[in-house]
Order: sequence, then structure tokens, then C-alpha cells
Amino acid sequence: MSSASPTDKLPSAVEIKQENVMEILSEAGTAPRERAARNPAPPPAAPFPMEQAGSAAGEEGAADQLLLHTELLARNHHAAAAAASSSSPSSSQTPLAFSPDHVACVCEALQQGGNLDRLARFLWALPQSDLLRGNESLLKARALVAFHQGIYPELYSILEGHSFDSSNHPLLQELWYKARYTEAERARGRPLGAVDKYRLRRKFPLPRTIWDGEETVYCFKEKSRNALKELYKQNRYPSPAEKRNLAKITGLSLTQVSNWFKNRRQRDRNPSETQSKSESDGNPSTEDESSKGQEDLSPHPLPNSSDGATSLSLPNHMEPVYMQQLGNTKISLSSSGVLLNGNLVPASTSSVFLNGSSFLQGPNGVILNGLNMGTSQTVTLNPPKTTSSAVSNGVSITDILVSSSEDVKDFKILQASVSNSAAAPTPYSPSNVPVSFPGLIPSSEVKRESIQTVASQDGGSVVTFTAPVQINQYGIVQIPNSGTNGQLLNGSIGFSPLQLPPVSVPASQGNISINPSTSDGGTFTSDSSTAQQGKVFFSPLTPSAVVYTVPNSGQAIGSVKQEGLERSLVFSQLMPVSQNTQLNVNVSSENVAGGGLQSMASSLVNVTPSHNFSLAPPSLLNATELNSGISESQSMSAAVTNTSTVISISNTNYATLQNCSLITSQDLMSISTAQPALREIVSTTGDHVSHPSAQVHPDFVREHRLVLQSAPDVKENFLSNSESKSTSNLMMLDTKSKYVMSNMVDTVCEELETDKKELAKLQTVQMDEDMQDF
DNA sequence: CTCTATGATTTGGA
DNA sequence: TCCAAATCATAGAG
Repeated sequence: MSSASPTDKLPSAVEIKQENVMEILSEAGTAPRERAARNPAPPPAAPFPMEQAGSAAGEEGAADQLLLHTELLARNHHAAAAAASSSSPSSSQTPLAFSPDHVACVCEALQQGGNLDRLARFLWALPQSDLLRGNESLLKARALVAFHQGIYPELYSILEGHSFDSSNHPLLQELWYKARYTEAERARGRPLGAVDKYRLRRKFPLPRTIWDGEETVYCFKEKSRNALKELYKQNRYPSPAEKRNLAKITGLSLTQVSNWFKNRRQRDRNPSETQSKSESDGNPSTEDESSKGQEDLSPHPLPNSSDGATSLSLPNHMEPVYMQQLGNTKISLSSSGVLLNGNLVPASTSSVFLNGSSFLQGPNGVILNGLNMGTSQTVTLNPPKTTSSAVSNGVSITDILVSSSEDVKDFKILQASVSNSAAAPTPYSPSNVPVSFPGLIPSSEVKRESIQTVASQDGGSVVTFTAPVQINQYGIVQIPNSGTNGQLLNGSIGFSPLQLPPVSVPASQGNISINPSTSDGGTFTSDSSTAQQGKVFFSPLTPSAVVYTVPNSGQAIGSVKQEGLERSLVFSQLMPVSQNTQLNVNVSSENVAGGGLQSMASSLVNVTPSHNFSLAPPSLLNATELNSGISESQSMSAAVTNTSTVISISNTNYATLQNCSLITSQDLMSISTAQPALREIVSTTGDHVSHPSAQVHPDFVREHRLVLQSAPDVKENFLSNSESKSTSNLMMLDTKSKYVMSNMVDTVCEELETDKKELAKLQTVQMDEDMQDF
């Protein structure tokens, strides 16, 4: 944190700003363009728009005039001016009726110039109405003045009461802390030590209005650190281009990136030096990360946790397994198999997978995607105490979808113990279940502080995933779960070591293989291991989202084909994906189909740009059942029995597999959709099925087919099915969409389907686009 | 206060 | 210029 720390950069920026200010204040008559030419590149952090200076020739002059007038008033008629302003909100009567822009301009100029006394006078002279306008420059100026004058309560009030632009955060954060320090020093009568300051920082955390919520450790944000680790795992010696790219991604300087790698390499080479790392294998970084994750993974529902920071803890009796954190994800697992970054931990019963940006959840397993979750989210899972074997596990969390919204601070999911679930499942408590998620599992308890965005379904079938999974670093795999019938996805999911391609190489591929085994009718047991029969591969995608549905009527699924790139999705039963994507899924639906799984055994697979999934259910459908429709490299065929499979792929999307449809390994789905694919899909189907909406269609809810829902305040696009005609569920999101839920109508699917097989249920969720950044 | 983790710096070599 | 190694400085935790 030293030379490269942002704070160190401030002085220079201030100096530059000062130049502007001085010019502004002294050159009222100078042509703006001339000034602009002399200061071609004002610091971005300085909200002193060039347009303001250059748009109107007289603007600066007017602003300056305003300043002079107000100061004059402040000096000579301060009392009168103040009285007039406060008493008469309409300052229009005065000759100082300038626009808020003018006022903001002056504020910026003065505060950038460091002339706080003058700024204070200026503010003092402003009419009350102007002060109440909420202009950020004005607010910042008021905060500065309040700090300068030692009126800390007002400072805190300002900082807490308004959401400031991130560009102002460093300054305001400094004000916040300094004010706290100063207050404490005054109260104590002696200077504060480092520890005292540290305690104050802990005691008075930054308000979210001036903090993006992302926690930093040793100056680097966790997100940045994760990105560095990711690349480091791939390449200990990144090229300059990679470093630059990483610097851009992380927001760090090139030097910082280089230093980080340098230190990392050094410390990996000398484990004994400073590290207690137990690097036994050749990849110290992995263990290091996991060990580090352990610290962070302890369940701690921090209210203040930040964006994308997900804490997941699964209290259990077994030793917790920690995974590498990616994307600020924190996980504490116990008892179930866990897939660590690069290391596969055999999962016996339940499993949780955290991939930095992935969210994967099975009945007993959960994968959180830390990156796209948006705001901080804490997930706490209390897994069943008993090993989940088939039916007994009836309670499982099918899906947890956390919509990222800025307001979401954390949410916890408590999974009730499953042991007794079969006999007496936990009563469904509406209160815990977001209305928007009809299919929540009764036994699961969801707690959220703000927005509830968790959906879970009661499993209607048991599905076991035992195959190794390789996920792209930012891929998302989600295995929602089973239907509502009491059967559940037993989720033991084993993932092979994750292979995370370098960030810079989006095209890298990962593999995910899931081998569900069947136990007795209609259920998969986690125990049974089966050979992979099918595989699903998702090749890297362009940032387009793809959704395809597989009919779930217990019949073989027809092939899905993508016909046009642009249209991108024309499938018989599915939806497309992006161009380079190949999907090969083999899921035996027999089991699932069996006992009334009709509800929704579902699994979600979320794949980000370069992921390969291989799903191999123990039993496969006959090849005959499989639809042979494989067109060139871009075709997908899947056979599905009575279950449906939904997969959506995009850079930021996840694929959802419901009801474990069967897809043969031969089947290849490759979608060459351009990025607009998702929008295409949405647009094409939107008329029938979905449209942006803040709520799930009632019918949809009624059917309980909805698995996911976006948070109420999702700012971006929200798609939900508007027409509840379809029997299948379809969700589509575009890159901007945070969540999409929709019930796809059969009709819609039919349109898409060439085979006209039965419809499927679709779920798609899209995560934030920030994945794409990585 | 000590200890650890971690970012930055310095020095020397290729 | 980049790297390795040694070292310094500091934050955070106990």
C-alpha cells in the first residue's frame, strides 16, 4: 500500500485540480476552450466536467460570478443573506439564481482547490433550497466543510444519508475515518495508536453510501486478489500483456500486479520463510488459498459484507472443507464433499462447490457464485445430519438463487436436517420463502436481511452427481434439485479438480462430469457411482446467453438445433447457446422420471465462458431415444424421459438442468450465437413467454414452476413469464438481466422446437455481467 | 506487544 | 527490463 495506493495518488490529482480551480477562479473571462486546451485531461476522479467548462462560454463566468456574489454576501451581509436564504427558500428573487450545475461547479472548484474556508462561506451563503437539492458535489462540499469545521455529526449524517459516486469514495472514506479518529482523540486527549484506529475502524465501519462494500485485505480487494490467484494458477509468469489485462481487471497498477506475482513466486518458493503454508504438492498456491479460505470461511454473517462476498457455512459434524475463494466467496463446509479449487474432495453425501464465480447447488450441495452475486451475501447452510441417501433426504435445497442487488447484504440458507425429513418435512413456512419462489423447499430456511432471493425446491427425485467437474473459473454450475415430490437430489457431487483457465483466456475449457446414479425407483443415490456415460461440454461462450429446454415428458427429447446464429435459437427443444459452445449431456431420466418426478427434479448447470460439463448419469437412454438431430457442429440433441433439462449458457449465465434430462454423449450442442443471442431469445420468445417484469407471473407461481426469481429491486432487466400458458418453465436472461424466471409455454417451445417433442422446463438465470469482466 | 501475512522496495544478475 | 532474493513496512489478529 504504499506508493501505489490510491491515497497516495490523491495529492497529485489535487494539484491538477487546483490548477483548474485557479484558472476557473481567475480567468472568468477566458475562453473556455482555451482553458480546456491547457488542461486536456482532468483527472477522472475530479467531477468537474469539462463540458461544463466548455459547453457555454458564459457558464464559468456565471459560476464565478455566483461565487463572487455569494462570497460578497457572506462577507458583508452574511447575517442578512443567511436569514434571507433560510427564510425564503425561493432564492430566485435574488440575483444569485444559478442553476445547480453552477453551484456544483463552484463547489467542486473550491473543494478541489482546497479552499475550504471559502467553500464554507459559499455554502453558508447558499439558499437552503440549494443545500437541500442533494447534488453530490454540494453534498461532498458540505461534508468537507463539516469535517473541516469539526462538525462531525453533520459529516456522518451527510455521508450516511446519501449514496455517493464511487469516484468520491476514497475522499469521503478518508473523511469518515479521520473524523472518527479525531473525535476519539479529542475525547481521549491523546493521539491514537494504530490499534486504536483499527478499533475505531471496526467500530465505525464505512457506510455503504461511500463504500462499494468490497472488503479489502492488505490493500487489495479480495476480488482483485482472486483474479491474481486465478491467473497465477495458470501462469506464474504472466506476460506483460497479461499483466496489463490483469491490472485493468483488478484495478491495480501494473507495478502492483508485478509485485504481487513476484512476491507470490518468492513465497511459494520459500514456504518456510514466512508461510505456514502446507504446501506439500507442487501447487502451493492452491493449498495456500484453501488454507486461507479457511480463515475467512468461518461462518460470519457480516452485515457489512460486501458485494459478491458470499459466506457459506455448513455446520456439520465432519471436518470442514474449504475451497478456494473466488470472487469473494467464502465457504465453510463440512461433511460433504467439496470441490476445492484444483482439488477434488470426494463428496460422500452433500457437497458444496464454490467456484469463485460459480454458484452450484445441489440438494446437499451448494455452489455459490461469488462474483455475480452482486452485493454481499452470506449463505449459511445447515446440512442434514444424516448422510443423504435417497429419499430420506427429501429435504433439499434445490436452488438458491441469489439475485444480486445492492441491497442484499447477506442471506442465509439453513438447510434443515434431512434425517427426519422424510417422515416429517419441515413445514413450509411462507414467511421464510420468498413469494417469488414458489418452489422453495419446506425444510430449508432462508434468512435474509434484505431481499430474499433464494429459491429452493423440494426435491422430487434423487440425483447423485459423482463425476468430476471442471469448471471454468468463472463458470457457474448450478444444480437445483429435484422436484417437489419428496424425492430429492441427493447431492453428492464430486467434481474433479477445477481447472481454471487464465482470465485472459476466456476460451479455456473446463470439464464437468456428473454421474448420477440411480438407486431405487426414481431416486439417485449418492453412493452409487457410475461410469460416465454422457458428457456435457460447454465450450467457452461469447457473452451471449443461451437457454435451451428439454422437453420433459418422459419421452425422449428431440434434438435441439440451432438454426441461425443470429436468431440463434431454434431448437426443437432447446435453446441455443453461443457459438463455440458444445453441450453434451447425458442424464438418465428414468430414475427421475419414476416416481412422479413430474414436479421438478431439476438441476442447474451454469456455465460461463469456457466450461465443459460432462454429465453422465448412470443410465442412459437408448440411443434411439435420443434425437439424432445433430447438425454440423452446431446441433444439440438430447433425449429426455419425463424430466426436463434446461441449460442456459452464456458468459454470465447459467445453465439449468431440470429433471435431469438425458442427453447422450454423442449429442452435441453447439451454439454459435453471437452475443446478442440472449436478447434474441428473449425478444423472440418474449412475446409469448416472458417479458421484463418485476414479479413472477401469478400463474407461474401458482404452478410452482418458478424456481428463480430476481430480487425485487433488481435494477436491470428482469424477465419473467408473462404468459403462463406454457407448462414448462423457461427463464431467460440477457446479459443485463439479473434474474429471469419464466415459465416457458409449450407453444413457445414448439415454436422453437423442430421435433415437437414435449416441452421442457426451463430455467435460466443470468448473473451479472461482471463475470465477463473476468 | 508479538506474530503473521502481505505489499513494496532494494540489490544484484541475466 | 525482468527476475530472484533479501528486506522493509505495515495491517491485522491474538
